[in-house]
Amino acid sequence: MTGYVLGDHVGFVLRQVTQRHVGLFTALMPDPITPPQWAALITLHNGGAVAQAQLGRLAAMDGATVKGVVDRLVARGAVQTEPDASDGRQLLVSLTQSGSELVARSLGPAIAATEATLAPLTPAERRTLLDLLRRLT
Amino acid sequence: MTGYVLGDHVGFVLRQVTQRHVGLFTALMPDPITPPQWAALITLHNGGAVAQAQLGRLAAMDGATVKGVVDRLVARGAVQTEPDASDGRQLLVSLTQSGSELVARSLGPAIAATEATLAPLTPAERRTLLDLLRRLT
DNA sequence: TATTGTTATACTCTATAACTATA
DNA sequence: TATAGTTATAGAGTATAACAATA
Repeated sequence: MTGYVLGDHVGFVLRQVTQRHVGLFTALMPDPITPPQWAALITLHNGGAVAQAQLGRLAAMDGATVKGVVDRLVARGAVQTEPDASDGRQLLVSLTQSGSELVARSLGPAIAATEATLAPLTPAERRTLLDLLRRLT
Repeated sequence: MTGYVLGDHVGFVLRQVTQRHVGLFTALMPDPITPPQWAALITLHNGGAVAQAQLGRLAAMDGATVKGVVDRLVARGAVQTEPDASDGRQLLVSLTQSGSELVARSLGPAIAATEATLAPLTPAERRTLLDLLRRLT
């Protein structure tokens, strides 16, 4: 007996809550979109075309991760890339028409996934949880 | 403008907090052990030999995931497996001597990783956060 | 037969390191 | 030198299907 109880450690509980949330998100979204893919799509929807590395910073993905996510979204026809004429290092990423339509029909379900995840909590508790989590980023 | 702000949605913030926690965990642990591997090791340390599927339930992993984690821990020499003589379907998993030593020297750092992750919060806030998160599992 | 557990396969996300190209 | 992007490698999580053993 070590006294080390998994459920008392934030890392383990974070993983469990993430498992539940991803399950709800997957079930509710109308297209087979993952949470990181959705973060990229909504960032492009709100901010227009951005360089791939900047997209990664805004959506909390490092270079290798955002590359894979963008590649899969390009293969799906949701985003497109083009070199930045004013900076040869940058690759501009933007939504296609199909990607814009995907975002439009996914906004409601994405909000519903957040609501379903937080369903066990009161509105005040949800605000407290978000405030505390944001201080740990 | 959609009004959909990533930082207001629990899934996105959970992903960011998990990123930070895993970074701290990786930096502090003395061996290259991941959080799921640690969950398996501490479960075996506290509970002794258990069937692989039961280990998965206790450490929050499904059958396919726990198989991969156990395989990597066997390759590392930290755990061993043997058929259960009383139930031919089950594969008993247990710590090796080397695995027990690994757990012994990792307990302090694992606690330090939790402490470092929660460092921005007061003790009362930490209890609140854990309570709220546990209600979302 | 129905249930439980294990195995195999495939896809996605994450991170690090090494490398190339451009500013 | 610093930044952007690509590639390779590794581990983890998830889902599905197929298989074996037991009740």
